[in-house]
Amino acid sequence: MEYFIKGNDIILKREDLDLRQTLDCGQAFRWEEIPSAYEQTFTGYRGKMPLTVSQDHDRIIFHDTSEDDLRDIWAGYFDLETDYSALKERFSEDEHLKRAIEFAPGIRILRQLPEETLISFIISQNNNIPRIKGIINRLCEIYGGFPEISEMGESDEDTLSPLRAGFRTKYLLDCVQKVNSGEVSTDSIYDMSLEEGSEYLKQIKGVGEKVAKCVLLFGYHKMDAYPIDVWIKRVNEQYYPHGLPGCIKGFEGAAQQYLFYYIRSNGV
DNA sequence: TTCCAGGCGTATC
DNA sequence: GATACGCATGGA
Repeated sequence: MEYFIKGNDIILKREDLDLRQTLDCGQAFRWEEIPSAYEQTFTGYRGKMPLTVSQDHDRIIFHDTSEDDLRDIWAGYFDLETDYSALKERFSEDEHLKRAIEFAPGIRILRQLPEETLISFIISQNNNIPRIKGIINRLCEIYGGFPEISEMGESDEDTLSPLRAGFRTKYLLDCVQKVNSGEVSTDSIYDMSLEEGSEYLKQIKGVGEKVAKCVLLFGYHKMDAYPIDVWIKRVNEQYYPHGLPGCIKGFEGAAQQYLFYYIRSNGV
């Protein structure tokens, strides 16, 4: 990976990455765009690790970050080693995907922390994105950053009541209990197939097919996961009544995210 | 006031 | 296995 250092910034050139499209397309909930002298600047977290990152054209600027953290943490997080150009070329065989990719060519699938993704998408069910962000922000205020599930062992209805998460609180508590008891091992899922991982995660109350697929895609980078929410359900009905196009095979999750962002922005 | 939001658990057939 | 319904909360 080529980059150069200027003061406290590490700068790299990267096509196929648009911060706004990637960080604000509904896969992550803890990034906020802030005013700056750059075209875009976002501040956010991976777990408890903060980052401020900017973009001007194809220049990505990591602020106040060490080279070690860039290589060990953020390059993976932003999936910088994956060739999205090749992926998009394949996807463009399909007219609907071609249009979605032209609309937002800078979406990438982040590699988020599995437990952060699991908690976040349990909260996401039957909920809207601004409110999901609010609940997660309040969770992070309680724990001084996004908690490891092991840190939540003492939590109960009362300690989580400030979240105002509604009926999802009991699902969070079941998740905490099962992970901390070892009944669910989040590490073991890396080695599972899509269907194995999905069935395994669905042991947790509040984790159904859709949430499981989101966790597998955004937390474990299982790119063949294709989470079907209310929006993608409309996509399938309108665009793909006879099945998904063959050109997305193996990377259904990335295709899903281009389609999700497009349809939410433009309608079916 | 009613409807909806990156769904899921439960009951019922 | 399919379908209907309730669910906490808050914004439109």
